[in-house]
Amino acid sequence: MGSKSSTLQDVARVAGVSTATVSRTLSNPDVVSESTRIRVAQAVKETDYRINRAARSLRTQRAHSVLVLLPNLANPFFSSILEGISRHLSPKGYSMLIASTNQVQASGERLIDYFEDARADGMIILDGSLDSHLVEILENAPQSNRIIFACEWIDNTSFPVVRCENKQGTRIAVNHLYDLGHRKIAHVTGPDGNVLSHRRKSAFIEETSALNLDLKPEWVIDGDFSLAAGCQAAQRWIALTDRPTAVFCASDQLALGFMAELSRHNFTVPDDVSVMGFDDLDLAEQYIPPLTSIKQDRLMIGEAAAKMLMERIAAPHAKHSNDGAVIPVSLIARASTAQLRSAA
Amino acid sequence: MGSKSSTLQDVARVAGVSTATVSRTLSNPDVVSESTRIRVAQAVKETDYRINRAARSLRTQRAHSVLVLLPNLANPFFSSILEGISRHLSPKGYSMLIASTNQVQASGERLIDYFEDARADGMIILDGSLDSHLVEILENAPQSNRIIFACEWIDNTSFPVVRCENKQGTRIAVNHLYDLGHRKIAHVTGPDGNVLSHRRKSAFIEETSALNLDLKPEWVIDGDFSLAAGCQAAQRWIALTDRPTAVFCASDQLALGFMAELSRHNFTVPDDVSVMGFDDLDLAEQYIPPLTSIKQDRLMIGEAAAKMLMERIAAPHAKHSNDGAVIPVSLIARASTAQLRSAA
DNA sequence: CTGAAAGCGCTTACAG
DNA sequence: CTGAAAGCGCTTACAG
Repeated sequence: MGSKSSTLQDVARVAGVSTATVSRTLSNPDVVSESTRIRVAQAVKETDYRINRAARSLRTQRAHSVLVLLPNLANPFFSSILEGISRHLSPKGYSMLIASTNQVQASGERLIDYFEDARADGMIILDGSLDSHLVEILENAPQSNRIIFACEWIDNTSFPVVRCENKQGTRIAVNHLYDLGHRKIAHVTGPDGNVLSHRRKSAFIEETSALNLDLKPEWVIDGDFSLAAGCQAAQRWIALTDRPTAVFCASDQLALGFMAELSRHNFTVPDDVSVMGFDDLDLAEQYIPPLTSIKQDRLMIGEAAAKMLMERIAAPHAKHSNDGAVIPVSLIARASTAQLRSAA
Repeated sequence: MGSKSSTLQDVARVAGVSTATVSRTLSNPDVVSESTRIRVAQAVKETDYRINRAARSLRTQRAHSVLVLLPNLANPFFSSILEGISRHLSPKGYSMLIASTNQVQASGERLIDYFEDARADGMIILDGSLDSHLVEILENAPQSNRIIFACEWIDNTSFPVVRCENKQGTRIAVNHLYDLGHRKIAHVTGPDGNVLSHRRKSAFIEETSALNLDLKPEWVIDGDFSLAAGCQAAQRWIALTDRPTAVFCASDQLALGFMAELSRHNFTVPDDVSVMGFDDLDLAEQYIPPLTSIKQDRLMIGEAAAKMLMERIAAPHAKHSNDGAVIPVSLIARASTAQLRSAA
């Protein structure tokens, strides 16, 4: 059993060179002679050498891994984003560490410790509701330029953020419903205090106003992105005396919950009301009726975030713009929205 | 700007003891005197000391992290399992590394390298379709006793596995439909070659046979756990001349796709056919109609897997049973299944 | 182009 | 109960 892995020493011995030379050959082949390169390659193969990452990390002060912080691991919204991140990281030899805000807090860990104890070289944060005290610590950390936000973000901070076109998506949504003849449009919001909720809600108000639509206060229904909140919002809609003919939900989960609850009360979508969401989850297409939604390319958001972070890790002292990136959205029109029937 | 973190040396200096003593105090407080303990604690606080994990890893040959391998990051099925794993790992100071089989292969990485380059102390593998060559390498690795499977597994290997009661779940499902009066029951399977597919399918055949039900070959429809396969299966069902009155799908995604496609063809669930799934995804409850399913407690599967792995990491040379654990399932009856109407 | 040597920050026998 | 010292496996100025 070759139970213990071989080390640089072993390779050096087999190749008949110093460990320094082996190290150089591996990390910077151009700098050594061709004959050395060949002998080292041969010795590496012979000894089945794998670099010890702990040793390299200790020496270079680089962990070669990145922390991705999710608000909640159990939310399927994030899975494609992780896929996108991993797609960019993995070929570069970087590992992806995952944690959730819940978990971090429950275990008494500190986020900044991921930097301080040399576990991670950078962070991609997908939680825009981080405790402000925590955010302050991150902002003042020496590693603050290796933190970026994706999807969500924190207002009044200088972290770059990769996000989708929230305003534009909302505008497209409202106009889609408008073009179908709807003049009374409701909005179910995300959680209070969330940046996405806020963006989408204010864009909704702007756009309905620009279109000269009536907007009663009770047509803006508080939600929180979840299925359950969608159900509650449907109850609110049902209770209205003057019911909007269309509803734009700030997330697909909201919209699905909304439709499910309507169905339980024998309302039909889109006959009684057109419903649309935001995100275009896989399931939107398979729901009954299929849900009209604003598609966010979550894979692309993940990839863009990883790419931006890697650039910052590679050149920590370069001046980087803090603009981040904005990923386009698109309308996916399906059967949950339809032409307004002429009034009964 | 205390830009560079403090080290054990710093703590030792402040506390007026040796680094050895600081190290001992931190890892094994009982072994030092109380006065030392107090002085060190004070010095740690004063210097805001965090252990450098790379250094510890190099010295102890422990990475203090665990790799979780998913077949595919974008599948929402896994998110709760990750939550469960993290819940157990995080308080113990272990980090969770995530990779997907796709990604690992695409980047030319080798799975075993996670051990060999000291990135991970153990693995939780959620992919029962790993390449057999890869599996062989893992089996023969010196670290093979720190690998466990969860949910899925590989037949004829000795890795322990944490899984749900697949047979029992299937039995419950078939009996639920039987009790509702159904005598012609179809099954949509998971992917060919998958252990779960196989377990559920053979249990389905056994149980229908035990109940003396007729089972035509075309009533067992090949699928692959996905929404899309569910749609195709529905087309197959529609094309049957003698249609089963109930369908047990090997996953919720299959069942949702199945129902969606039926709806497009103007069939109604459960009036025209009762449909049930396996998994009890969050969405099952919100679908229209709400989906009857066999609930797997994925949080618990994750926690159990993490617990089992940590025991093995803590005592690598102890004799561990390779039995794994079986997590109970339960029937969640909802509106997608109903009493068989007396024949038309 | 290459090697000798120092050192990254810990832990752990060993000795007292 | 505590300290001096070695060493985990790398990388990187420095010197040649």
